[in-house]
Amino acid sequence: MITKKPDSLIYVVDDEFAVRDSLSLLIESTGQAVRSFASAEEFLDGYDPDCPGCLLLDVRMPGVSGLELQELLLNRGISIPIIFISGHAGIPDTAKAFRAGAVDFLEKPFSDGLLLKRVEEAIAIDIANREQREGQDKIQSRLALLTAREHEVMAQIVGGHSNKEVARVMGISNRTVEAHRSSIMEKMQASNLAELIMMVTQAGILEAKPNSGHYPFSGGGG
Amino acid sequence: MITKKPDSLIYVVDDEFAVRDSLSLLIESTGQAVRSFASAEEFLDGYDPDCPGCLLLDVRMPGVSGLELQELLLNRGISIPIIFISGHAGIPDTAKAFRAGAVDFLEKPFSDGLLLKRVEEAIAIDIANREQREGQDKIQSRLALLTAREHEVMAQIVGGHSNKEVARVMGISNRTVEAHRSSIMEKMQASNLAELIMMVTQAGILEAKPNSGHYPFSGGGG
DNA sequence: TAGGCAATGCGTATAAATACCTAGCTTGGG
DNA sequence: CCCAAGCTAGGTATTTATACGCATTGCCTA
Repeated sequence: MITKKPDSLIYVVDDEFAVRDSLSLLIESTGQAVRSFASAEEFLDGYDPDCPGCLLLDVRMPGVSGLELQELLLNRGISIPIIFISGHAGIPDTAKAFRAGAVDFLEKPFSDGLLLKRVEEAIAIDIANREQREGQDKIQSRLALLTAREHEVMAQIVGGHSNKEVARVMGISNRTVEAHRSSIMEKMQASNLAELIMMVTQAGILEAKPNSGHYPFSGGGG
Repeated sequence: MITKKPDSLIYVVDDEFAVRDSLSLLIESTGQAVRSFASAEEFLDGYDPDCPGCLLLDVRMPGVSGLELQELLLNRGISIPIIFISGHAGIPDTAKAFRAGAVDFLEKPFSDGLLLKRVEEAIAIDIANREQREGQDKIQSRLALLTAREHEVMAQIVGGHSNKEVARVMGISNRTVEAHRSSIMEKMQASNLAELIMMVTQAGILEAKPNSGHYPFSGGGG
């Protein structure tokens, strides 16, 4: 094909054309693909959930503000890393953005180098998050194949109980537990107890911490 | 005893007496214990690592600033949740604070209710972090009991390999592997393969993400 | 130098898991 | 009404894991 799909996409959302234009030029100079939008609605329409990327988002915009878009994305389960950009924002907005998971908050004017560094960082975060979610989704789809009874048995097994114990607790025969266990291992595509436990643990983290999203950082570095 | 030890401690660090005083009074009115310090150095001296709590920290102070203290605490591995308080701070400082793991950043004047809410939140975070670290420390101390050979064997076992496979890969006898396995289970105080795997997984997370620290949040809520 | 510990190995025995097979019962859908 | 699917259970055989005890070698330390 002629127009090849980029491996990552930077979205720029700002109501001012001049800002979109200069940001686009800056980022495109590094060879990365950019898509610009003048409003939150346009972005939601043009967002490609299948491509890793990050979002450069203006805080103040007519209509849906940047912070409102952030909340909207959270509610929709869209977890693209957001770098806020603002000319004159206050501490409360900044704090709110960060507490809602923003990767960074840059005040204009900022250095080109800093922005590009943050963009790179954000994309790396998104890629890592996507990989993690991909693995979790695969496990979830396997878990969906299990029957209710198999779920019960699996919980016991992962909890460290032997077939005999499971049989006693559930009030069924040893053979029945073995049969369930066998189909569990097959459906989960686990060749070991170890693998099964790893899968359940990974999927369990998904359920326990739905929004840990970003932040594989250690320190400030800014 | 007469002076009972509080279950949590709020540290207030600000160079202005008036600020320390009003914050202390506000927090003490909820029945929580407070310790005030006029400088970063004083705080470092009076900090009790064994008691859960949080830190209300002024950004600008003569000598070591709030942000510098935050970095200092990070470097020393002290992970007390920090709520920054500032009269006139900029976005860059706010962003830096959050990126370094701050729980919140409040601009004066702020409502008493908001502060108290954040303090409660921060303490909950610290307690959760401490519980997690406690568990990990316990596992680490057990791992330290293992010999080098036992570590190798454990890695294989947790990786899902049977004793026979481990024996073949390591070039030793089946019986030797069994002996190692037995002492591993004993030293790790695991009664199951499942428990052993859980422990190693938990400890492994510790090594992989040393600074995920705070942030069990979902959204802004402020 | 003696004792302790780690690593290695063997024997024996029991317990548990796995891999095959078959089969009755129930429930929901074509 | 029958078939598919799920839950149940038994038989048999093999493979693994566990739990005892015992012995040798090498290294480090009291």
